[in-house]
Amino acid sequence: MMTNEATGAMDESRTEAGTGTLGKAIAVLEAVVTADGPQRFTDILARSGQPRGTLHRLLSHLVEEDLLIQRRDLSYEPGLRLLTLAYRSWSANRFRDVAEPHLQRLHELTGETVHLGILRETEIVYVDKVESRQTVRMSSQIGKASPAYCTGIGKAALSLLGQPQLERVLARTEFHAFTSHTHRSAATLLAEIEEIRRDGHAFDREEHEAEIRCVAAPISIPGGELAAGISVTGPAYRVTMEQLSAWAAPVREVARAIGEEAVIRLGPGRGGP
Amino acid sequence: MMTNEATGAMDESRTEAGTGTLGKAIAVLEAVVTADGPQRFTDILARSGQPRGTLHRLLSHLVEEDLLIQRRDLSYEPGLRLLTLAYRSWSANRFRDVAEPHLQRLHELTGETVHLGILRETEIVYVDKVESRQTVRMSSQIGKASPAYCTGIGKAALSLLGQPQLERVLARTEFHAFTSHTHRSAATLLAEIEEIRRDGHAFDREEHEAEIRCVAAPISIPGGELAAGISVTGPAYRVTMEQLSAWAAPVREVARAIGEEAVIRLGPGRGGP
DNA sequence: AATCAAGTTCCAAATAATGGAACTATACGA
DNA sequence: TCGTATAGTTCCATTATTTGGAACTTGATT
Repeated sequence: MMTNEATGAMDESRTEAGTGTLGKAIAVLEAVVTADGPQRFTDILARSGQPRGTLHRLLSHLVEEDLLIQRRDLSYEPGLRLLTLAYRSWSANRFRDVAEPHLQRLHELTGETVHLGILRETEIVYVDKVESRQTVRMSSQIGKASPAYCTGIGKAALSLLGQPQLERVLARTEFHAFTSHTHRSAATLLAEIEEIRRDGHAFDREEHEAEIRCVAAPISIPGGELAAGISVTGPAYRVTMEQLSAWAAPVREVARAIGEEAVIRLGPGRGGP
Repeated sequence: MMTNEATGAMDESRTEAGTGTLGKAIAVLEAVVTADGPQRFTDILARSGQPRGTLHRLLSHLVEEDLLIQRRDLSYEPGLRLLTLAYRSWSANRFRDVAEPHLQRLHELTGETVHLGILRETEIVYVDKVESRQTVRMSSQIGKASPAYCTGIGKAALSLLGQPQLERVLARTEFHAFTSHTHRSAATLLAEIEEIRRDGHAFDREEHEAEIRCVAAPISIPGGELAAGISVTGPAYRVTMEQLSAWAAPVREVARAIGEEAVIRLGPGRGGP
């Protein structure tokens, strides 16, 4: 018989080894943080692929920094330092700060959930959210990453990229069929991105989650060369495609307003090359 | 004349240099994350106290890991990786998961804001929060750290520590007088902690913020040797000390229930020495 | 008591970090 | 326009840390 959770963890995707000393440490940290329960030394050994001696030292350092906690039964869990660091970086995020009242405004107009997300590699990271009734909890999605190719904000953000950069991202994208509407290859996605560039807005037609639709518009963040976007999301039974189409114009308008205010308040950074 | 923000940053508290390679990297990360705006190389140089060459390399590594972003104008900002890591560690936090329905229950009983916090060194880190009307935003406090000596949960958690451990924490505490009710030295605090140990609950009598009171009770987290607590908080005009005293019993009861369920569901870890 | 698995420690070789100083690029002022 | 100050970057010999296989300790199980 094997250990309680070891059997299930055997074939899980290994966290790819980061380069450099810091990279390795963060990779190990991520391996522990992305696992669902406390991880024993052997679990992490399998997930991280590091040699025993090396891993042991890395873990001690992470514990020393309170990025991990070691329990009395020797298993490792995320420490509190991560939460504190994230709190500070989130609450001091100037772009989010600029966007917030606009998101509020859009929520009041539509009555549905409004998201703000930033593109990071092939994923969209949700940075803020406004909704009326907190179904689960308000913050439950902040920091969450979803694939870009099957979400409204993701596709909107992708539409901001130059063609070579876009193709590089799509080459690294794995097209997982979440629903029957999910894009299955780069070909159809590229065609849709053409449309998004023309229209200035993107739809998620139940591509990531069944019964969930949204309309989104892109925003480029000045100074950081970042691609972002906002969306209005709702359940399919309540939000028809006609409704979403009607919201497209205000969503574009709010996105434009955020972008404009961001340029003024955050500065465009030094110009191009 | 000096740089825009350099003058103000000169006398700011320097992030104390972490030990080891990872420690230094995280210390630099923290220096950037705790600053309020984008930090230029020279700003970080002053804040971190690292030599130029070393700092430059550390920053490149942090940018490589997407823990920091470098803007086009060369200044540094927190990257998205931190938020994603924190999201995962928060949403997978089993203790929070156990506590959540209990917090909800306590909120329904009192109608006021309920907090869950964990002691970390001399500070309380807020890990969860339940409130009805999101005045600012629900998640705005998650990950926030406040001094233990002047908050309800903080004092409750301190009361769980053994005397030598407690004295070590207090020795490192700086007693800042936030209001006229704030403890000014370890002496009065120690006396109050005696009472808290006896009563099983703690009050914050406008010690951290004026016009804000709370009643709290301690919980010890099994397996991790952590001290935690919950509290019910409200504005002084609405929540009298009599009201708080009346809530003390239910707060203790909910804390007990969380602790009990945590032992069952999370396991006590291997026993003491 | 013997066996096995999990976790920890050890240490010489390989690698990365260190940090002062020289260098380059950009902004500023005359 | 040309110097001059300031900010940011690169260099490299020295020093410290990391590396990782293997031996060792611990503690549970039979």
